[in-house]
Amino acid sequence: MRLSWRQHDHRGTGLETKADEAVDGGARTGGARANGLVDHVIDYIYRHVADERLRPGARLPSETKLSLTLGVSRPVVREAMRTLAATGLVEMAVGKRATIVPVDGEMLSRVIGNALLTGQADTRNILEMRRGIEITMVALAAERRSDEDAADLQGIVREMATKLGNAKRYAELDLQLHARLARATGNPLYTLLIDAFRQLIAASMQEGIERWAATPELKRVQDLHENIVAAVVARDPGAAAGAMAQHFDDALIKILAPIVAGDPVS
Amino acid sequence: MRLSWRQHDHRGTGLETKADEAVDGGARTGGARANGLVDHVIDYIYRHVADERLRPGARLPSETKLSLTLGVSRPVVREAMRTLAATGLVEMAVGKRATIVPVDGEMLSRVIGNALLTGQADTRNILEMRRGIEITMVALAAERRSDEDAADLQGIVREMATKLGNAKRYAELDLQLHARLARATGNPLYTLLIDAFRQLIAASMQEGIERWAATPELKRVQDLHENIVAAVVARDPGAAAGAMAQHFDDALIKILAPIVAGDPVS
DNA sequence: CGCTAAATCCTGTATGACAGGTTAGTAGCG
DNA sequence: CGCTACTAACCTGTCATACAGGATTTAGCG
Repeated sequence: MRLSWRQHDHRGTGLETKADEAVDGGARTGGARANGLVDHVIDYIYRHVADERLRPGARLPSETKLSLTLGVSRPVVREAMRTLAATGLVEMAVGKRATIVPVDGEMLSRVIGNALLTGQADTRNILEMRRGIEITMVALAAERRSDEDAADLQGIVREMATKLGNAKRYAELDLQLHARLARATGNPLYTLLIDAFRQLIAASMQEGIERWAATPELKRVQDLHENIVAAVVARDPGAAAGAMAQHFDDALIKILAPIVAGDPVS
Repeated sequence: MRLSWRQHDHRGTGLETKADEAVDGGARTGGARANGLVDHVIDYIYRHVADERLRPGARLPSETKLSLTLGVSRPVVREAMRTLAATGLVEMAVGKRATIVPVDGEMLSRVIGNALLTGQADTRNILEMRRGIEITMVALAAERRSDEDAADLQGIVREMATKLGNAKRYAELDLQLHARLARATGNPLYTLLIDAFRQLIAASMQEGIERWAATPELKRVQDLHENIVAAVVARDPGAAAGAMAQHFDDALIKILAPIVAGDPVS
């Protein structure tokens, strides 16, 4: 068996039995082999979260307690915790025990960001995928929007109409509009993805956005926004998808293309 | 400034200057504040990867060297490394230095898996999103497929036709078909997403898949597969999207629904 | 010049310690 | 008796050192 280290293990407390058992029975939230002790701890925590039905806000056992329970050193527990924090399951803070957190787009954007960073994808790929996802999303939103969704969306476009002169604020509202559409689908994963894209875009073309929101043709952009919301309110998925496609092709692709052209990695 | 620990720092080597500077100037692949030393190390590595244009296969400096360069302890470097490994940037292996790896769907599936695990999303959400993405994807594939793509796809469905009696093999080929379609889009992010979904599905409904592939109506499933490929070969995005939609509605949703119905968290 | 064996490098893990933030319990005050 | 302020216990962030054992490189031998 692989984990023959734990060499100078100074306490033969019998906890190893529990530990070894867990290594084999260890099925992560799916299937997982546990090579090192760290993976072992990760599996244990996953099971703990599943068994106890932990939800955002719930706190994990302290690092010391975990290390005692599992018979591993605290650094090992910490590495496991870091891994879980990196995938967005928990949040670490000094003095406080690790806490389960609501999912957000950050981790997703980090993963995709890695692909960018190492030249395995580029900004065009992201834009293209975002286009497809938002079109699908808005069609879903149109099918399922509640009255509250409709009211909020209309509120946002209405405010946008009054902010045509304020590029920064307009860009903010644009983000809000897309996020609200994601929420209207009733599928939290869309919110997750949209948020991830938002962070990616923000990271790689900050000024591009502002320049876009300062375009003289902003009136047409606003018209498209209004079309999108109108279609969603009318529960017309086809029209909503069409309007969103137009929005992307007309505004985003055209305006952002010059920035992409240069292909600068970072 | 936040990082006032480094309290009993026994070596005043002047490296802190470099370190402190990096904390502020530290823009991760986007924007990042560095609260703890670990984040600091992460930022440094991100910059290193970007500056050196590292690609999959390239090796990072050893942990010891990094700890010396940055004036932090090795555990801190290791925690940073774990974080990067968890987001899929590098791979750690015993005896070998951390290596940049090609992106794959695992990290993405882990993040989404966390949402499942903590009750922030369910299987239906995943299925729904997958449906939308695959439909968009197949339309793109139809627009852009190369002759090689076409040949490969046809090869796969042809083999599928001969494996209607072998559920396990048929399910494998199905996976392969979807992955090949993703590749035909020319957008690596689709490959990433499809792979992530594959792992999620595999994790949460292993037997469901096999049961599906053993359905007596497999002939109709095969017909739909052939329709999809035919449409892609014919470069007909609309038909391809339609066929994929039918594929999902007919086969997946219907067959997988019973499994989802129970709403068991884990 | 090629192959094997030893030296070196590097990761996985453990131990123990301490600074400083958090939390909860307790005691004192109104 | 209830509320507030203080203290003690708990917990995370980080450091230094040490050693087992896999990987790689080097050197020596055939």
